[in-house]
Amino acid sequence: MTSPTEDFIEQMGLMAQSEGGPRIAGQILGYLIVEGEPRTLAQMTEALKISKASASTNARLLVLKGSVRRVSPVGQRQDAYEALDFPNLAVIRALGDRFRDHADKMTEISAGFPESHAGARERVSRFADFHRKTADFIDAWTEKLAEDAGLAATDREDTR
Amino acid sequence: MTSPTEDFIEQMGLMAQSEGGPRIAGQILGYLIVEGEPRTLAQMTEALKISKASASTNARLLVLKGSVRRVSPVGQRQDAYEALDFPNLAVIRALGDRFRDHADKMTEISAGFPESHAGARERVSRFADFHRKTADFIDAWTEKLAEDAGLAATDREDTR
DNA sequence: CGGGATGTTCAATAAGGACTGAACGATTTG
DNA sequence: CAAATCGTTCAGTCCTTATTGAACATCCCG
Repeated sequence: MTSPTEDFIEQMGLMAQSEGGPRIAGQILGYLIVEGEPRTLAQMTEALKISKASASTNARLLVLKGSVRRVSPVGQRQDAYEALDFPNLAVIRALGDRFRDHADKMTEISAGFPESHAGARERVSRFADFHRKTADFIDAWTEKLAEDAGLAATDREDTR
Repeated sequence: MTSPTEDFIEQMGLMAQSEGGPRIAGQILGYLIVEGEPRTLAQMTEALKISKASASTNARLLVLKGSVRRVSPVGQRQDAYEALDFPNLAVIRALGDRFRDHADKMTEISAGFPESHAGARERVSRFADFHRKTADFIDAWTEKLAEDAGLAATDREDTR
C-alpha cells in the first residue's frame, strides 16, 4: 500500500528527527533525492502535504546545511531546489566541526583548573583530547569522501 | 565568579543538549568526570541542584548509553555512579550504529524501486552506501579508540 | 498602474520532551 | 515491628520547537 518513494521520504523524515532536526527538512531532502531534478516549493507542498511556509523555511535550511542547492533557471518564475550529489557530506563535516568546537571549549576550561585539582584537570583534558581526535578523524573521512565524490566535487565549499 | 568545575559542568550540559539529549545527563557526566570517583544520587542532587527524580533517571540513562557505570560497594546503602575512563567511546559507537541502521533501511527501500524508477533507485542506493561507509569508518575509529582506552586503563590500577 | 503569482516573515497553535514533586515500594536500622 | 532511608515511577507543569495560516513584500505580466 506504500510505495518505495513514500517509504523513503517517510524514513528520511524520521532520520532527520533522530538527528534532532525538523522532520519536514528530511522529507524534502528525500523528495528531492527521489526526483533527481529541481523541484519548486509548490511541488513540495503538493507532494508532501505541507504548508508553503514550511516548504520555504526548511528548503532554505537544507541549503544552509549544504545538502541542497537552489537553482534559478532563466525564464522561470519559481525558485527550485535540487539535492546535491552527496547531500550528507556537509552534514558529516558539520558533525566534525561540532566535535572540534566542544574540544576547544573543554581544553580551555581544563587549563583553568588549579594545581590542587590536577586530577580533574587531567580528566577534563583527556576528555577534550578525545573529542579533538574524533574531530580530526571525521575531517580525514570527509576529505576522503570528497575525493571519492571526484567528478561531483564541484560543491566543495560554496555555502556559508 | 565561576569555577572551572562549574564551567565544565555547564558546558557538558550544553553539549548534551546540542546532541539532542537531556541537559541534566550531560551535567551529571561532567560532575562525575570532575570528581573522578563514585558519587551518589544524593550528592548529585546537592551539587547540581536537581531533583532526586532527575538524578535517578539521567544517571541510569548514562549507564544505558555506556558513559557511566553503577558501583555498589559492600556495606554501602546508596548506589553510586562513576564515569568510565572514556565516557564517550560508547556514544561514538552508538553514532556509528545509527548510521548503519539508517543505511540498512535505505538499502532495503531502494531494492523496492521498480525498473521504471531506476534513477531514483540508484540515487537512494548511493545515499545508503554513503551512510554505510561512514558507519564502517566510525567502527574502525572506535576500534582504534578502544585500543587506546585499553592502554590507558592498564596504567591505572583500578580494575573491574 | 492593477492583478496575480511567488517567497518570506510573523504570531499563534500544537506537539514533544525535560524536569519536578509526590506517592510508592523496597530495604535497612534500631 | 516502627521509623528512616533510598531509588523508582508517574502525573502534572513548564519550556522549547516544529508547523501552520495569514499578512506582507516583491516581482512579473497585461
